[in-house]
Amino acid sequence: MAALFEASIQVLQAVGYRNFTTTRVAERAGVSIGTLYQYFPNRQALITSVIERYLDERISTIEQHCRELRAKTLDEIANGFVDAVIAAKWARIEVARALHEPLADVGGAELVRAAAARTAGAVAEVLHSCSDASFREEDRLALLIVISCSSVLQTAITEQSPPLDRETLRAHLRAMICGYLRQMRAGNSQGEPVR
Amino acid sequence: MAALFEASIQVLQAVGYRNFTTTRVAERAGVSIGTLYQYFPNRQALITSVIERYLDERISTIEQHCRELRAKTLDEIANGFVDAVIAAKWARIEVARALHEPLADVGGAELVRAAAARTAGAVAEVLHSCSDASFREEDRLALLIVISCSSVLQTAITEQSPPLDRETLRAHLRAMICGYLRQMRAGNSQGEPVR
DNA sequence: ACCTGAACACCGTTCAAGT
DNA sequence: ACCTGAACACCGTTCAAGT
Repeated sequence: MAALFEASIQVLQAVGYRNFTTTRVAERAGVSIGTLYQYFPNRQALITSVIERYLDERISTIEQHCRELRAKTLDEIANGFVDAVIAAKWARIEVARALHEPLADVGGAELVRAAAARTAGAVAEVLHSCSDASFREEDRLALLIVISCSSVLQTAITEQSPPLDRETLRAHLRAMICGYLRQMRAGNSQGEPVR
Repeated sequence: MAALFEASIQVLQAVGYRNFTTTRVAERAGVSIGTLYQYFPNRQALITSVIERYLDERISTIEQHCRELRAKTLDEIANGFVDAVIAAKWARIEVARALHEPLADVGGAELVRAAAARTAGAVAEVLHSCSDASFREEDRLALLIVISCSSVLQTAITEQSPPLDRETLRAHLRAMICGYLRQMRAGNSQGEPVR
């Protein structure tokens, strides 16, 4: 029921995860507590569904942006991917912040793994199409890039650090991913992943 | 009381944060529930203290390793710092995994910020002493490096992804930090943080 | 079929009573 | 001074009874 999803996010933003109770969600959604339990087997399933919906939306927009990076240069791909991740995160930044706490509680590791794997698929494809460089172990490389960008942003966002504003993060992530890809491109003798 | 710290970690590892109850901790520590509340004002303060102790220990060993990197080259510093973070994390990896869930719940953002800031201080000093490169905005650069390494490792560890074992992470983080520093060193026209 | 809400089990926290 | 544990308020979840 869409009303329960809406109510969940509202309750989460209003009182935080520590006070996120099924009673409050049901009340906010205008249904009885019994009705909530007809749609979700327990509190955890409810919050998991909310997170899944949010992640799916976010990844979809990143995938779209990735398609536009096909056959571009190393620098364009690195910068373009960083921009895509930042845009997707900031599009609903308040929700991203609110969902951080429950994510670790709920079976978050599994959700994050699935989200990272899916995004990495899109990135691996783009890396393969790169016009001015080629890479070994594109899948693993893509996964590390995805995890790096998303976990750094998540940490920076929840820390609320004023010195790390959006444009600072963009500039540094661009340099980081760009520098990383240059180190890892085939033919570079520096920083081989295995010796 | 040391027994309560010990008991907390044991309970956390045995039943997870979802079932981490003050009753269980008191029972495991061999004291009554009332006694627990003489030492800690509430459940949150207890778990926060446990996390603070762990973080302090971990950061101290990283700071030690950093001291040995003074006046070394860019590559040595990048590799040495990555190795130090990985060693510190793996020294008590089961505890690191167990503390991930409560960290997000408790005032984790603040703890993480403080830990990152302290570690970044040590890194900034080492960057300043680098023998073959100099950097602008060392403090900010150091903070980004610290956040990147620790958040990537935390994510990789809690995801339990088999493809991302310790040595893979080491090789990739080395390439990432090394590539990042090269992009950001003074005199490099590529990837300027501000245009 | 779908909804309701009293009832149950359990947890965080307190505080009057013990030593 | 320090410890105890029954008692209270509150939350997740169930299910017999309603519509």
